[in-house]
Amino acid sequence: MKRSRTFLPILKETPAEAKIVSHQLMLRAGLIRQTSSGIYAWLPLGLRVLKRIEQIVREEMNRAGAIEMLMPTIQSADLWRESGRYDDYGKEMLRITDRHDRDLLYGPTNEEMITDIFKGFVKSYKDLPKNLYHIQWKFRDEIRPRFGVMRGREFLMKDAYSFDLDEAGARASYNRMFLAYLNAFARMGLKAVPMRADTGPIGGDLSHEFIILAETGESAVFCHADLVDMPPPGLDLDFDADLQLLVDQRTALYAATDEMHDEAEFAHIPADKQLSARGIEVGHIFYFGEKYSKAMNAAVVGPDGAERFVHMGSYGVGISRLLGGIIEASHDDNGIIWPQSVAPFDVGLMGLNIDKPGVAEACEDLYAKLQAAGLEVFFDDTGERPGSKFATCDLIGLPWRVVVGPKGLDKGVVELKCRKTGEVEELTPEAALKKLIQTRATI
RNA sequence: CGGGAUGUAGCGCAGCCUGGUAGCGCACUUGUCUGGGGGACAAGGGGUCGUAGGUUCGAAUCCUGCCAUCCCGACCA
Repeated sequence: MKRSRTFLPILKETPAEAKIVSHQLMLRAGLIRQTSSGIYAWLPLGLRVLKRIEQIVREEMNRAGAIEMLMPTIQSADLWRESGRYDDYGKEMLRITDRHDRDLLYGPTNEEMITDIFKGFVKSYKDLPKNLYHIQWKFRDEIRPRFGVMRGREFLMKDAYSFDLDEAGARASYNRMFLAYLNAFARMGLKAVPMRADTGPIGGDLSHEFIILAETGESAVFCHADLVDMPPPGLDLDFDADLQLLVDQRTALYAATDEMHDEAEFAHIPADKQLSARGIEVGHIFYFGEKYSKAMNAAVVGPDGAERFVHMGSYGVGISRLLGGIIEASHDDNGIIWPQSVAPFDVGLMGLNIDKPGVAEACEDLYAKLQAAGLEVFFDDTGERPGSKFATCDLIGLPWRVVVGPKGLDKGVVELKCRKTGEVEELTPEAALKKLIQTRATI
């Protein structure tokens, strides 16, 4: 993508309303634009990142055996009256009336709808287990939206719903999601710690929040320090195997959010391993048994011919929130530092003194070759001064930067800089191309 | 919803107290010089001062209502 052709509204100054660094950088780097309190337009650069995060989550869901579908944002109030949540959910739910005066709502979550769809088709234990998910916009009319996309009212969420014949099956489904989440977050360069969590209004008796540690996190969290650096299960995990042991390894050590915190238990951790910090919740998984299947009569016939309610779980990932979370975890004074797996572009290419002989040609040549190799390239082909181009490239956080200038060209080299380490190398254009192709292959 | 604050050009702000031609920096346009870390100079363009009333000869400025946005708290992917 050439900068001259895209839409990248960079801000030099920090908008006054943004208080935390991720929000400030998202506005400054032209990722989002607020349109109402807690509601954002996704600008081209932000959308690219959103799509990449979404795709990682999608791939890890699919790998774990979940099936993608898409449910609407608008739901009928009747469904929610069936589960009893229409009155329970309170003002957080945005209620709408259509032209026939029918009560509708903008979905804050989809348990009712998926249960309704499921029960219409699945009647036998032979069709179980099933895990259905979608990635769709949600609306929750938060009392106080804040921190940009971290607590917006409209947000993109992946929500998965599992259906099993019994509790043992449901726990196996739960375990698959538990481990798939760890893989997904790791692919985004995040260290997410699963923590025992309150089940909240959804109900049930088994729940974990996935927390990334950040000073600006909304909740206080307490855990054993070893959990932070525990490696993810890995993409070669066999999701058909019994995963209980792997889950147990990751739940044996103490980890809890403040509402579940037990000071006495925490005190048993060796003092040098007691980690008390703040965290951002990026995922939340629940097992809630028959809560919805009973209320909405979602039953299947078992092998013995007897009908029984299915056991369900739900599994959410805040896709749009993850942008904020990743930036909180990965930035410096100059701007965002995207992990390459979610970066809007793999590499920023710029020509200095672009009207000097050979510079524009060398840029175009490299631009074409990088793209032909499958890399996403942000080519700053504008007449901006060098300092301005450098600052922009740092701000938007592209993992690699290639600088083509007349001085280097005289020596037959271009400059390759790593955003994260700051390391600079002078390479021939061919060698730079080769190295960049390698980095793309390893993510 | 309780407490606190703010609305003046795309962004950041001054002006308001003490009413009298709406200003500064960045950004934008044009030109010249520049050209490896957010350039310099010159000349320009852009604002019903959130909104509706009120007071006044006269309101960005004083008063009242409303709206919007933000901060602290309780709630949440």
